[in-house]
Amino acid sequence: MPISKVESAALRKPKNPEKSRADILEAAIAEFASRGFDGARVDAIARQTNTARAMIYYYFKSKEGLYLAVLEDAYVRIRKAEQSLDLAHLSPEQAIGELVGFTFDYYQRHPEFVALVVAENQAGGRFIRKMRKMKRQNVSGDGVIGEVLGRGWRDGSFRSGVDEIDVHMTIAALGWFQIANRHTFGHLFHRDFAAPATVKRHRALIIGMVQQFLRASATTDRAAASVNGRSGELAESLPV
Amino acid sequence: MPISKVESAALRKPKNPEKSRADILEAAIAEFASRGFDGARVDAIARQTNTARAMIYYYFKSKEGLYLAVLEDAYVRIRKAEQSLDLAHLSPEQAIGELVGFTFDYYQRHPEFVALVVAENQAGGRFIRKMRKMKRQNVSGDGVIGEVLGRGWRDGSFRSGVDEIDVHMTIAALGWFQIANRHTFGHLFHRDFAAPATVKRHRALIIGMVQQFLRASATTDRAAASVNGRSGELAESLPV
Amino acid sequence: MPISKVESAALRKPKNPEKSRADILEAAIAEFASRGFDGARVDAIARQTNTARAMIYYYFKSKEGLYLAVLEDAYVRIRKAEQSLDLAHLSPEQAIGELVGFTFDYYQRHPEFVALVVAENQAGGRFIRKMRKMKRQNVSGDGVIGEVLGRGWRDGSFRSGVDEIDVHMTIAALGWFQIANRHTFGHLFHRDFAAPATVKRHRALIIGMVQQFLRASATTDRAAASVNGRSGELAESLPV
Amino acid sequence: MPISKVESAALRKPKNPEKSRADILEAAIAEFASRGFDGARVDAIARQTNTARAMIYYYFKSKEGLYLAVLEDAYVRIRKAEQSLDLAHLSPEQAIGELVGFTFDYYQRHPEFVALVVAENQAGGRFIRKMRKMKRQNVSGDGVIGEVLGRGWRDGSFRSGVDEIDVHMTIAALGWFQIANRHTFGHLFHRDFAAPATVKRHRALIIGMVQQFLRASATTDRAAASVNGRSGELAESLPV
DNA sequence: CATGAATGAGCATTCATTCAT
DNA sequence: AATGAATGAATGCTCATTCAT
Repeated sequence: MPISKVESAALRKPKNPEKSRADILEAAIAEFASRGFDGARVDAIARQTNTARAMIYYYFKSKEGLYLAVLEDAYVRIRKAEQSLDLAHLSPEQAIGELVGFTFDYYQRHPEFVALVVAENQAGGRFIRKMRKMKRQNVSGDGVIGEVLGRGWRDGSFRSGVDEIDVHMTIAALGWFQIANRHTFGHLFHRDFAAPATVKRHRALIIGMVQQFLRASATTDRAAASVNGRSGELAESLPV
Repeated sequence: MPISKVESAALRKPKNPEKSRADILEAAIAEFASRGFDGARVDAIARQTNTARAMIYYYFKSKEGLYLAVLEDAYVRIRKAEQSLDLAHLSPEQAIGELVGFTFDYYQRHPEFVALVVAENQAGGRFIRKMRKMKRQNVSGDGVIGEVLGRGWRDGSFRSGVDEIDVHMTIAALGWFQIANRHTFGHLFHRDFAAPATVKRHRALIIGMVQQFLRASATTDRAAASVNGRSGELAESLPV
Repeated sequence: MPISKVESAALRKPKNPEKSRADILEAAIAEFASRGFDGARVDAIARQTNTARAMIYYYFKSKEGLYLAVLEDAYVRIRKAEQSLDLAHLSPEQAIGELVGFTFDYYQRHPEFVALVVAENQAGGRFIRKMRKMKRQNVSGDGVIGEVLGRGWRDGSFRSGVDEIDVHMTIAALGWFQIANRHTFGHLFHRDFAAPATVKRHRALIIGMVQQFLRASATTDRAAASVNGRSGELAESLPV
Repeated sequence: MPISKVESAALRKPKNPEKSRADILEAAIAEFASRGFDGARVDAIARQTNTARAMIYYYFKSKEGLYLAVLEDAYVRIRKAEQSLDLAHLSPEQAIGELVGFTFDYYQRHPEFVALVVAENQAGGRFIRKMRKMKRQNVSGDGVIGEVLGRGWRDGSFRSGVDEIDVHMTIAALGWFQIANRHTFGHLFHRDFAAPATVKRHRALIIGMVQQFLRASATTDRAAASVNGRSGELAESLPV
């Protein structure tokens, strides 16, 4: 009876598997980001996707499997974004400014990335350790920061004696805090970290702070014509 | 046999309410810090305290009540610690260095404080909002940072045009990241953030960064010793 | 071996949602009837059904949800039973006797209905108030009692001046007591209310009592065959 | 040190034991009546009495012990009330009317008695069976009903062939229902059983019903000048 | 007498996961 | 590929009861 078969087929979801998987992943990002691993509910993800809970297990094997996919995806996305950065045509100081700005902007526009990394750290990093492949890709010597710092050292515009990864950390730290701690800090100091004026001021503050720190000391200083504004979407990012 | 009698009495039911409460609180700090609110298990806390689960409800009404007590206690402790700071006899630049160092050290020595604040932010700050009393105490006008900045502005050693709370945020951010994100960042960059040499280097780096940023540039700012106080916006130093 | 396969399949997971739901409901009726809402144990119901406790929540959301389904079902059942009554071919006096007898019998055969209603009253009726739909269905103008009384009034066989719902209450009350209070009353007066002879005697007693009460007195009422209907106040017969 | 001793004595509750016990009992009556045995909370009783929970165990040994005391007390009270009835000077019909009225009134004024008996029946009467003494006192041959019926039979005003305890049951049943089932019945039929007009009508209805039933049949009937009103507090009661 | 502290068993409910279809 | 039904192991919390003072 082809008719009844068609009917039952029509009653079921006509989705294609790729979309199903992607839908689940998207819902899972939001859920894990806003609730952490423990707080996240598999059922909540299923409900948002309008599929049965079992599908999650079908595609991702377990809650942990799903979480891992989410985490990996988060890092892949930021890596992709940073690849669009083109700093070669900028002076070292301009380039570092661009980099700080990009990092700041990425965290601002992707608080779910921040939240996921926070969650992973709260979990003691026990999941990220299971994602071997990622390691090398992030600490690659072809790091943009290293390249920029190298240029600055060579042309004498940057101070020496600082570690590349330390600088990286510094840039991440300064952009991170306002997102990660917005609720407590905002509450204690009556600040709305999402207010456009505040965001803009912080962006400039942070960029200036890093630039000034890297700038070669006063005596050796050259006319530091730093244009830091450009307020674009470009610059490298700093996976955390 | 008086000794055995004392022993058995001591082993059986200490009946020491203050100690019981304090024990539970201490165990709860560890549990909530390492697992967050959702991940924390009331039973785990009880087991560590060697008391019945019911005692937790006797003293704290609910898991949330306990969490609130823990959170409040965490802020009280850091507030107390900062009160031991004596910066009056130091130059503004020295004082700000001391402050940054203290903040850095506190986070290093009290990762549970960092973890608790992280957990609270992950919870969207929904608990801290229930602790009204704290607000004002943290944003007291007698903020240490404000005092130091004021001195620096007045004697011309600090640049003007920066917001007190923004500086506060900067100091916190730079000390925070290494603790809060040690697992992911450490894993991605193969860094052990707990290594004494690394800690020492970071400490110096951060202190220098803030000092250099605040330092008035030789040519311009030194003369412009102005009163920068957009009053009413002063803030204390450490809590996040 | 197809047989063993069928057997094991049948023994393991019947996967019969309707039966599962019905089983739970049936077990719940017994549990709530014999122990009341507070005394009833969700676990006891699950154990009797040979399913996991979670199934109860799957089908009924909560203990309260299950209780509500039980209560509603109890009223539905008695309503159905009374619909099988055919009083049209009987004289008013015979009809009222039939009605009293039916009520009496129903309580006798369904002590769980009595127990459930007792439980609900002990709960202050806080659950039944959540079942809006039922109200109107029970107080329908097509109440059997109203119809019989009307006939009796019209042909002068029944006394006037009595309220339909009051009569209803009287009938219910007389059948109710022996079931509802059998333990205390039976104990205090050394009576076994379940003894067939006693049941039979009570049945006759109650029927006679109501009939005699409604009977128009020889001298007065017989002539006053009036339409007594304070319309809008009619009521069905049994539910309590 | 007498002073400190006096002080500590002053800090403690200066209550006398009898009052403490009585207070607990009173609070327990309300608690058990409104919530049943399972639903009642020992803590709720303690809180209402402003004493420690332990006192309840000191005076009554256990929750069950307290419940038993409450139940026994309830029966003692109604027994006392019924002893104030003086029916000797009334005609049998008047006397029976008085009796029915008293029973009705007692239930109306002491819904907690009704509730307690309901609770006990819900518990399957498992507690009342532990109170041996009571039995005989309630089924005493000196029952008031028996005496009134006897007089009515002897003077020909009452029908014969009815059992004393059955009549007793009937009277109780008719007064009981409105209290015991007020929530469900009231809800289903939109009746407020507490409305003064309704209570008054029911009282008269019930009295009339019992009187008419007992009245010797029309042929043997004498001028039944029944004054049933008197609406007092007198007449025997019917423990349930 | 009286109290506050302490306990252990139990209870309603949730949740990640699996199975049959 | 997809679903609804089913499960078992927690989980936060309550409550009657006891103990030390």
